[in-house]
Amino acid sequence: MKLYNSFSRTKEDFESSINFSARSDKTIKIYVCGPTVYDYIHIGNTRPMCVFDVLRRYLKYLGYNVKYVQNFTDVDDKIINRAHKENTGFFDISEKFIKEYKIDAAGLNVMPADVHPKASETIQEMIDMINILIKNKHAYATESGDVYFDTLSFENYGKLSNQTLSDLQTGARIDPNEAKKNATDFALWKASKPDEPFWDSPWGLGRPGWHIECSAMSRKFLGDTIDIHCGGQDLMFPHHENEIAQSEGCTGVKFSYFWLHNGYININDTKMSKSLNNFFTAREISEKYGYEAIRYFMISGHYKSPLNYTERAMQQSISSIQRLYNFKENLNFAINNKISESGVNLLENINKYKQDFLTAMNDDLNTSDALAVIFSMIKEANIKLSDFDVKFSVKNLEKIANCFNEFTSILGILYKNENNIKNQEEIDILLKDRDLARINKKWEKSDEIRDKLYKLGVAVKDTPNGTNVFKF
RNA sequence: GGCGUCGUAGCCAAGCGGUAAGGCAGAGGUCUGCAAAACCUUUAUUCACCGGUUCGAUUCCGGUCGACGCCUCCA
Repeated sequence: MKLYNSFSRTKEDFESSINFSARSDKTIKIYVCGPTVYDYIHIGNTRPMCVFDVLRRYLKYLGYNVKYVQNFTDVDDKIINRAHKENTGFFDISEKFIKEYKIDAAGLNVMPADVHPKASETIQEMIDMINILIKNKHAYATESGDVYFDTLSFENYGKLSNQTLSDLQTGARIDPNEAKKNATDFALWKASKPDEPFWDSPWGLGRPGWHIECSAMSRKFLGDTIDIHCGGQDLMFPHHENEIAQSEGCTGVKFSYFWLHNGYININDTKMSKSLNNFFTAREISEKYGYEAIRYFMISGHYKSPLNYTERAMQQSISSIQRLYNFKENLNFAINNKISESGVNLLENINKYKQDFLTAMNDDLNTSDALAVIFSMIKEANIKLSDFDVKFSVKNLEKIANCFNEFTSILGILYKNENNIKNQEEIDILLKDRDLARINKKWEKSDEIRDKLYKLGVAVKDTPNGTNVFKF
């Protein structure tokens, strides 16, 4: 498998770059920068959730043991501001939105991380790291009780974002209130202000800076060196740059072999922002189009490319998913209705599709191509499947179904649970009545029953081999 | 100003040196009691534009135009 590494700005062979064959610890360690939990997650937040979930699923499919950590940033200005605004506690806000996050994540079929650390529960580890950084002369404390990272002390500073310190300094802004040595220095620890959460530290009461949170949480649960660090492209600078400086300045070893950055979700080709009034939460979009349409939309293009959110794009996703579901239903119908072990094979070359799918995924998770492979398989199968006179080998049909399910579960699509239909008896009676009406050519009545069934969440398709009934 | 991404059919989107995948939408048709699903036909002599390299470029190089992102604790 090859992955594009933002650090080297090239596609690299995964196993070679992490030195997989030579190391004793075979667990793949992944850290994903998680949301700041001050509000419902927005549509942009769902991108990294979905695409790195695909990465995780695919690595597991390939047989790797994966440890996946995604944090919750629950110590942050935005949370504090919201708490003040609503006149409630900081942790009431963060706990509420962690719960809401989990609802959205489940809706999007994003597997829970192996560990979901919270910044507020990793304070001691942050203090430990800051202490080491000060000892290593990479950080300094000011009289006011703040601690800053000394960017000039870290020679590789700027390497990830491909910028030199002098470039950065011209663009950097200095807050006159800050006692920084250099414009590019950033806070590791901030002295507490009134009405803010605080913790005790060697530098007095205060709270951690944003960047150190991720360094500490990553280190605590994954160790000094991890394999893949993921996040949105906007985090590359300064957040990820600072993480590298902190972590490597502290441990002296490589922080992460790979850096993966997902592209943005734009609204009308423009970044979404509250001021432009083009801000959408995942929740409200899911209510309109369903979570699965969001999930599909997220993987319809390459994870690094920007995606433009439009109503039309969502409708297209819904239609595409429907085609996949239809195939699944039709395949199941064939399996259940063409019981003949000795029939002909529906597809001879299942392995070819499998191979093409893997090739696509191995190429830096080309989910777009992977979907195209699935649709090609569907096309070939549908052509033969529409001939109701042919008896197909059930074994072959099942093999195709397994392969199809394998593909869709790697991509994390087609997970919609069948409706738990409570009134099964009523439905059975309606189906029988409809059959009877059709035998007697009472079309009006049979159509009426079909509508009724549809409203109950049951679709019927008449075929020469009987009626294909499925719940939606 | 520095760093970076992108411009492929009505829409979405792969391909990135050998002559344009896939999905959605549209039109016509087949099948069906009607539907639904599915299938068939149809939709880019062309990949923003201009040069260059090459036997050959959407794909590489240079330039132009256009859109966008980061450098403001925003995924």
